[in-house]
Amino acid sequence: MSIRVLSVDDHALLREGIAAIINSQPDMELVSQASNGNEAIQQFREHQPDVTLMDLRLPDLSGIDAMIAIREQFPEARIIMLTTFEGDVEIQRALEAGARAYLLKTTPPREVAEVIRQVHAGKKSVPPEIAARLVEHLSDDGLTAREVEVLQRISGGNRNKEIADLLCISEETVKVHIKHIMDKLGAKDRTQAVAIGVRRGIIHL
Amino acid sequence: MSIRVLSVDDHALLREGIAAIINSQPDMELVSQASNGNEAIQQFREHQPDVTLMDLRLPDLSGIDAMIAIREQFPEARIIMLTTFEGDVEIQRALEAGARAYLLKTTPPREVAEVIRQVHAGKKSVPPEIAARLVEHLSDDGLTAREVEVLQRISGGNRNKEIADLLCISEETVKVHIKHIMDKLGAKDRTQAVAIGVRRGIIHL
DNA sequence: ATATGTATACCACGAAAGAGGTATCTGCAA
DNA sequence: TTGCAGATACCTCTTTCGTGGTATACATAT
Repeated sequence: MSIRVLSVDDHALLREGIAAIINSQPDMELVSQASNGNEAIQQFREHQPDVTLMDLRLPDLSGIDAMIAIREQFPEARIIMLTTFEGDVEIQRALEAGARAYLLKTTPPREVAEVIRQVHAGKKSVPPEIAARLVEHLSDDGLTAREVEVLQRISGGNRNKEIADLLCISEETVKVHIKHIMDKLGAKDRTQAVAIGVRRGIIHL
Repeated sequence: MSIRVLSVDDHALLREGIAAIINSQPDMELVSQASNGNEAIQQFREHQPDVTLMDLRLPDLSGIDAMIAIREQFPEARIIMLTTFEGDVEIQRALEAGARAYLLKTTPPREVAEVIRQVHAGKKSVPPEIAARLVEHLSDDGLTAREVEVLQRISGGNRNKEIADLLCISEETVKVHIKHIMDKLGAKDRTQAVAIGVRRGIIHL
């Protein structure tokens, strides 16, 4: 009985590469592919693969959201995140949301196949460079939802008064949020806070 | 006589996909691969392929710099930039530096093969969505080297006085540069200038 | 020879931003 | 129920930012 794999990525060429790898493994079979999140959810439901390779960045919804949607209906779903290097916050969210492994697109094909086997066998796998990136900020406490919202507005060039009006709060409260944001991220000013937020995957431009 | 292709990308899985495509075309042959810029230069010199597929983001030097290095020795080199969606400034730099085509990694395999044939035949090719992104800022005049330098410092959270000291100029001059940066990018403040600069590929975090 | 673009510098002014403190009102967890 | 974290609000004060104008020096292109 071979391992049934679903591949989700908007890069057609990369799916082609995965297909080549999977089909060259005698113990694996590629049952379907998807190029966006909603298609992924649909294909999963239809084929119920043993292992799913999922990109983090998809055109419609994020790979994490697609994974969450799938795992609501199929809590046993074994999903591997396969992406380029992302911010630690995204990695952490993916693992917290139940990803069984985190693979980089630079990973050699042999290793990819090996991790698929491990995940299929119930193991988890996170490469050392990813783990290292995670522990860097392990003790940090993350931004609150409100703080992320404010940071997003800052990146759009909004001044404090504008943010206050948009969120229907006082400008003083906005200042408090920004102070907390800068403290938590270790930023010297609002601009660096945005830069760090983007690098760490807390906000997107 | 088949078209001899070199593939340059740090994503092993993507190279695998390209290899599958190329080798399934009767009129093409993959002569070599590279996973970084310096390797690309070396492999090009060794094999002198008809067409090169080059990623924009590589671990060592940028795909554009690798292309420039190659075209210094081989001005006839036909190089296709194959990347995810990037900022218009990077696209423009690539085309100005002599790229014959610009392909997205989402492009269907058939089209990739077709563009390789076109480029081999001496044609140029830029997909409409890329062209559209380019014309958006065609009339803008770009930032000067000095302005980019200042913008980079701003993204690092440096205040004007610090930037002045770093560049050994007066704080007033820094202010003038920042004013020009904001005007050119259409930014409301320094923070949005950084956000736009990153989105458009003018600076990197 | 004369524009044009780039980088440089200084001044003055008002508008934001950032630091500090204190305080209230939630909801949730121990 | 007591405590804690999060969101809210108001105050003061200093620093930085952003805008305006003017000007010089240098290189290049016309």
